[in-house]
Amino acid sequence: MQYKVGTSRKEKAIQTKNKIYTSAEKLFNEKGFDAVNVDDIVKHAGVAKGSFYVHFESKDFLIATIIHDYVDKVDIDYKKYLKSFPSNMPVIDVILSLVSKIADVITENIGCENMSFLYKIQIAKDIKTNAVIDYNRELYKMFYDVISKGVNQQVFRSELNIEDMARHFVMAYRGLTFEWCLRYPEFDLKEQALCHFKILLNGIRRI
Amino acid sequence: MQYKVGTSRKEKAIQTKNKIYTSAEKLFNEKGFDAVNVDDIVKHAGVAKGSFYVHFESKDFLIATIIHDYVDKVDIDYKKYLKSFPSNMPVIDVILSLVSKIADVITENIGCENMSFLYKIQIAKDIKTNAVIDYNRELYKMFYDVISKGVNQQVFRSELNIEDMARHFVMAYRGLTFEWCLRYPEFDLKEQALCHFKILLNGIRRI
Amino acid sequence: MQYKVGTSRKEKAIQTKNKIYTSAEKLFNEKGFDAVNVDDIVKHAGVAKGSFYVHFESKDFLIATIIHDYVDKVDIDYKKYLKSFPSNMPVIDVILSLVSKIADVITENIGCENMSFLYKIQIAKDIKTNAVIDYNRELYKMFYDVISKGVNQQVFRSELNIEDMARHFVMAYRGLTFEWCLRYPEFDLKEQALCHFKILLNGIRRI
Amino acid sequence: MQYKVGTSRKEKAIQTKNKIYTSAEKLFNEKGFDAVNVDDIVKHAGVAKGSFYVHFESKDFLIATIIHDYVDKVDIDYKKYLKSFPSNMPVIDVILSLVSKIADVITENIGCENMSFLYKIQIAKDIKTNAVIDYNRELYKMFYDVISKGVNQQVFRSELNIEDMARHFVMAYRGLTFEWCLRYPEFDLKEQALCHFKILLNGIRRI
DNA sequence: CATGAATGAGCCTTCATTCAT
DNA sequence: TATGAATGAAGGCTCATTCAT
Repeated sequence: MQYKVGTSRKEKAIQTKNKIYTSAEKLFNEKGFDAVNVDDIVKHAGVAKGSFYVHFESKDFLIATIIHDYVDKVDIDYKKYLKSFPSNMPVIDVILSLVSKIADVITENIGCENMSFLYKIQIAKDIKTNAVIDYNRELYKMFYDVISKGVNQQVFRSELNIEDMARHFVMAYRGLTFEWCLRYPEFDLKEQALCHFKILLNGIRRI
Repeated sequence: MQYKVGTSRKEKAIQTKNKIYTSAEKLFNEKGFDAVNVDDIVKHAGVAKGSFYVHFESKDFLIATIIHDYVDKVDIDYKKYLKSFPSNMPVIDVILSLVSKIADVITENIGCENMSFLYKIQIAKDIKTNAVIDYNRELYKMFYDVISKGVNQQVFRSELNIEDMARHFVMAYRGLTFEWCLRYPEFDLKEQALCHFKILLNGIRRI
Repeated sequence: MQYKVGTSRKEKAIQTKNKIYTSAEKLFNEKGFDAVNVDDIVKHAGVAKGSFYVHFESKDFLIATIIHDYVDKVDIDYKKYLKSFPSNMPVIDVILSLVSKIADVITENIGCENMSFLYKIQIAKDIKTNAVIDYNRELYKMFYDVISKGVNQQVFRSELNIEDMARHFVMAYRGLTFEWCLRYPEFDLKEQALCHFKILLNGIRRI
Repeated sequence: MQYKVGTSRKEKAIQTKNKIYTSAEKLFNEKGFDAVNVDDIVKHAGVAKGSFYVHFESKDFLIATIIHDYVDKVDIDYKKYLKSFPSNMPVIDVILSLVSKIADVITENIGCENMSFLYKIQIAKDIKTNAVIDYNRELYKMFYDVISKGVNQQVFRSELNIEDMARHFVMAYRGLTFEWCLRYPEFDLKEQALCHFKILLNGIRRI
């Protein structure tokens, strides 16, 4: 009996925390960290100001938490996508499929606002955001694996430095995503990414 | 008593304005718009607070002015570089020379902080910054011209959409520059840019 | 399941109350009333915030309670010491023995922090602390009794106002104790008190 | 012309600062540091809240300033009183005159509230108040000089340690003054002090 | 033009207290 | 009794802007 009662209270507390968190997330994305104050957040969440400080140490701490969660959200395990492809699938097709998949994840799962948010954080170089810089480590690793495979299969030129290549792919994707953020919603990320990577792949292909 | 009667007053006023402007520019770059207040600016400039409002309508107005000037500063007229090359220079070499030149301009003339600043502004989507989005129009135009020439000379594949291609080049360069900002100073922009564009050029070359 | 059925509940409640009380006492002494909040107290006591208000009406009420208890603690019944001396003991010796005893009580039983605390309370003149002013009534009464005896025995001058004299002794002791608080731990209260009272006694002695 | 204008503005600023200072001083004495907020102070001073922070770094800084000034105010140069007496005036009379003078200074110049304030500060042992502990150094020196003279003239017993004696006098006066603060205004400081010191002097007199 | 004191709305944070479980 | 989430008034401090000199 105690258990259920306890759970109920804890659940309500979690709900309150979530209300505050999501309100803050939404407002920060809309207006930026500095333009949103704690009053805005609690008003939007429909709770008292004091409740904010029950659940979060400070506004800065909440910001840091949100940032951290963003990084985790963006840093998807792309390897599982990689493994879902048949092993005999041509490397070029694998990469293009992944490029397509990444575009889907970014456009549908993450969204333009969140990506903008992430770029804002990355470039801000605050104390809070040191951990953010490697947020797309997974992306890098995935590109590394598949390029490596392509080199082994003699699809790509053997003189390439695979690490460099993987990094160039990441950079290229960032350039595309940044543009997408700026030109949203006119810019079609998937289409442009595919086009861009076809050129890149063409550029490293063994002739 | 004044050294140069007539001009002296006006010159002093301009000096004051410049002191405020450059102080603000420096501090904004170092700490961001919100972390710098008018007091910081005037203290750094060594003038009185009131003088700020003699020369600038408001803090926001000064920010808008600075941003506008940044755009002008970054948006260099690359065409003059283009024209400096001999007309019979291979298109590939022209592009690589330009890529190299752009890296020089960015690393030496603009600098990491200023570029970060610009990215920050772009992604911020404030009212003040609407004009910023097209800041590298010139870069785009240059790439357009030279790719166009390459297509005409049948160096590049004819089925390419030149506009798209130029935009892809701009995006690629932004991806590289963003990475440079993040990994400054370890990341060698020129070297990486040349490597990256060799792949891209290889990718669009007629075989 | 409870070790002692029946008493266990009440005892636990008393334990909780005591934990809160002693935690509060400790923290108030260390940091002062205003610098300690209910959260600090319950955290230190290892109980929930709500428990505080189960046992104490309010923070102010707890403070008042603690102060009251302090007064009782400090206001020791010195008469029992007085009675422990042989009736034929010279008055001067009685007083000096008592002065010595008081120093022991203050240094060993009460302590520097508690005395400081008491002075702080006295001088604060809050509503809560009106009862504190007469905290050393017992000290006064003891001095009164023994000086009175000394006058009757013609050890002290007969023209003295005994009430005044007793009050002067109390004041002298307060001056000494205050100094002890300020110069703790270098200042030797007992030694200084004995020295001081020898002078005072010498000053009122019949020649 | 500039000079007068400048002076006028500076004077007004000083006036504002003084208004804030005296208001704070008054309110702090009446209610204590914690019970008075910046709003109270500026309302009493008749200025805007922002003006407070134009003239004082923080509330704590103002408190520290006030404390420091108190110390200076209390630490009167008693030596000039000492010198004003004829050199052949009996030492006992000199001391009693000084005791009387001190009572006048305390009751008339400093006042009960300020003395309470000082005791509060002394016993608080905050970081701010380390400098306060020796506030009555002058008092000590004066007693030292005059007791020394009395010993030389063989008015006081030669076996006395003059330093100790001076400290005892200071402590005695503090005990008296503390009592005066507590029992204000019924307690007659001058009368009681004279009575007290007559005993003390009698106690150290050569017989 | 230059100055800098004055302004007051606005922000982040604290904390004693309540109350449903 | 015990718990701890929720409350909201209050406080210290910031800062863009104004204006008299």
